[in-house]
Amino acid sequence: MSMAMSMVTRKITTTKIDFMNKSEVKVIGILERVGGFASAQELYQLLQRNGESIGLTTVYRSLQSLVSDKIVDQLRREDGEAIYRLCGDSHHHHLVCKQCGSTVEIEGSAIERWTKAMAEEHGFREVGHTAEIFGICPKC
Amino acid sequence: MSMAMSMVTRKITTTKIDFMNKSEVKVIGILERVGGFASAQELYQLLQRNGESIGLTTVYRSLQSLVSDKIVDQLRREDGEAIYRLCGDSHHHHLVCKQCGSTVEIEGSAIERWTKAMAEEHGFREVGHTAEIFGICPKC
DNA sequence: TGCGAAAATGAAAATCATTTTCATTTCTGA
DNA sequence: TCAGAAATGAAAATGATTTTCATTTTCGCA
Repeated sequence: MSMAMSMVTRKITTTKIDFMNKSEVKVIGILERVGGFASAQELYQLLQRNGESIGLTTVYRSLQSLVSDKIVDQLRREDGEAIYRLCGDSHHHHLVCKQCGSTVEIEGSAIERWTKAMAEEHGFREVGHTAEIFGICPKC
Repeated sequence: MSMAMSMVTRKITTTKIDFMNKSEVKVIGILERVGGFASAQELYQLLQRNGESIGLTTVYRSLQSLVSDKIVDQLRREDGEAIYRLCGDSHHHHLVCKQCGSTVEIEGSAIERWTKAMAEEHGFREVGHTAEIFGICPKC
């Protein structure tokens, strides 16, 4: 399966594509190939090896844009480097292994309720939240 | 209560103290005052303001050492900066206004339980978590 | 008590991911 | 076709963290 093909697939299954430029499409393409988390630097290297013409700056910019459009998830490795992956559409949280970096998507309805309760108690509006759990997975 | 006093308290209530040098004791002292998470840079500033003579390099080294001795917890802010706190501190979370930046400390026992439950369900050990709520405060 | 090895210290330089700047190129719509 | 807007990327800047290395302090022991 070519990357071009997967891009076409995405094109007809999302509406977001209309707001994406070439670079963002390239980044999505490589993220699809990777099929998990990768850092900006890694994605840049992979794109280079694939013969894509794209600068590191543009990779960073595209990722930022995709993250703020909720198309890509961003979290942090233990060394602080940001890692990215295509996100599923449902809102979820992550259980991340500090050792090997493997992640499990977890359910967070308790968090949603906590957020609402706390926001209400303090009169906050338009609330969102972040929540991640870090630990050491069974394998490690 | 002076910091010196709290250090003495710690001295007689832990065994780890025997393996600590002066700098590590200073760092622990300031972490006790902070009572929650702080970055290395922040801790360094606080120590300076307290008139302690300690270099930034040493703050980093002490923190590394304390982390590897399991005396201090390390996690990452969303921007990738490392933050530290004394292990076993009961910690709190923040309700942050997107507009004016004001923050309210909130209780998070629901989160603690959620963390434990999720970790257990997936067999994770040594878990920590981050959780913040963002919204617009009553004033804004 | 004094000596020498080992540990601790911190200033400065190095590292490395990420962001900013800015000049150039590409796109777009009238 | 043309002007303004958006995109691009090389190079410089930034900022946290680590490394280097020369100096100081601590500590065991003769």
